[in-house]
Amino acid sequence: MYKGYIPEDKVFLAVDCIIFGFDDEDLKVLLIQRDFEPEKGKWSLMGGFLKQNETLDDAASRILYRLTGMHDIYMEQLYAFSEVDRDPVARTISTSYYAIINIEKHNEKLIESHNAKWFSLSKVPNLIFDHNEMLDKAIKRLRRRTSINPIGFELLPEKFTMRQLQKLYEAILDKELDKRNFINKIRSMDILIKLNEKDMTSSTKGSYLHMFDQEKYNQKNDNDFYLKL
Amino acid sequence: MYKGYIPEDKVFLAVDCIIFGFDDEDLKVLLIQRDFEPEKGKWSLMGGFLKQNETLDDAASRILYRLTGMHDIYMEQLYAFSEVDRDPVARTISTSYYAIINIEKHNEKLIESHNAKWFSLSKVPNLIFDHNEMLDKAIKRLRRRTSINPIGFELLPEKFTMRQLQKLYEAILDKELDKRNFINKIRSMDILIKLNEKDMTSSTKGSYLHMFDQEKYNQKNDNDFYLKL
DNA sequence: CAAAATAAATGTAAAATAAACACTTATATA
DNA sequence: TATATAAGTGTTTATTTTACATTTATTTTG
Repeated sequence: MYKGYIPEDKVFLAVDCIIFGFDDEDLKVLLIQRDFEPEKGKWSLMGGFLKQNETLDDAASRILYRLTGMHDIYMEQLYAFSEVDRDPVARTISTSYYAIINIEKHNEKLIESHNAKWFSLSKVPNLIFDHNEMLDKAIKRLRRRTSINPIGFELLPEKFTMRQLQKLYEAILDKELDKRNFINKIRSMDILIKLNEKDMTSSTKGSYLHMFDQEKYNQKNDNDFYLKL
Repeated sequence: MYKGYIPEDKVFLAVDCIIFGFDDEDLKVLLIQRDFEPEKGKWSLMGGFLKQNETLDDAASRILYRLTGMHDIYMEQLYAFSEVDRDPVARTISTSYYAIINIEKHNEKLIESHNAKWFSLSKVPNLIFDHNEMLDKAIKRLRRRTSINPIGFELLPEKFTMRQLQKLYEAILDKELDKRNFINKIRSMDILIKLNEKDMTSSTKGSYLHMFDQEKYNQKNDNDFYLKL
């Protein structure tokens, strides 16, 4: 893609995806290493261009699918970035979306073939263009969203322990939470199913596994229920 | 603008502005009556197309200025609307912005020349395209924003009474507030200057006028201070 | 096989915040 | 001078949030 080939008055429409996952007590983001110019070799968010007959939502889902092989993922439009020189090659407006996915479920091969890698939030390198800004905005939004709607469950395996859930919230909100207060609050939401099954990997005693009760959640969500953490 | 003249693969980039004002105990929105096709005669938000060398923020400010004659107004990007058929004439993606302005300060002539009119939120007509959806989203965002940062002051005259301020918040949040609790809360924020001057139009006793203390507000805002109403 | 080590599970009291509530005051007008 | 109108002001109660420590189940180790 060279400057000479681009009509002067063309504005390109891109979509960039901030893909969050949770693993190993850490909130992570999926980045790709560019194998094309400009900025070849540098890390960036996964992105692409809008097609003629798709919405921005469609484009975001398509891009996410291309990288992870995953469908039906929670995504949310974040912000349209439009600084005139944000992309040095051509005028490009990028609408960013963030997604939260279960890190265990994605397609490893696809990720490898895109030179993609998960980065802990504290270890994110300098990204191309305004992608660091996009990421910052996404983190802020995710935090706010998580303390209102409990979307965080998307980031966990189907069955999880209370400790895992707490670690997830601590990672998202970037602060330590009191174990008892956390459990009481979660219990009061009444959207978890406690299973008669224990995870024995974390301790000798073992800890009960829980599932997210999608049905109860939907019921409550209709009535604007929300959580404050 | 006729379909025949538009290249098939062209995507237009528009910006639409939801302009809020406050008057007469009512939260209002400024709408224009279209004097061109399609949907001539119907009401819509004020909008325009992005220019080659401006950001979306620039475009939103320019559009607001064209209609109201006002500069340096609080504006916030809302959402990019991208349904493929949202505009029947041509594929157009519109990024919406909302603005809040002091209804006394705008330029009446400009507004008249655009066939524009202020509508109370409860009396907004059917708008073209997806503009009602844009407005709904803007109201929700304004409510959330107002209960976090006290941006509402932009909607009042420079000097205002506590009653006016309360009415404004009641209009934005669409619920009645207790007079004493409201005043205590506002006082505790410590961002108002009480003047030695009374407004005598509202009662025989008269009520003290207040001003917003921009300096104190800025100081507090730096430290993530916020308000919950 | 007893002791130690590890993480899980659980409830209550104190503090902070939010909500409910009613009377007095100043002034213009009747 | 009596009345009507909106302004101004604090306290009590209810709710929510925060702080905090001990017991339990099981495996590992000595």
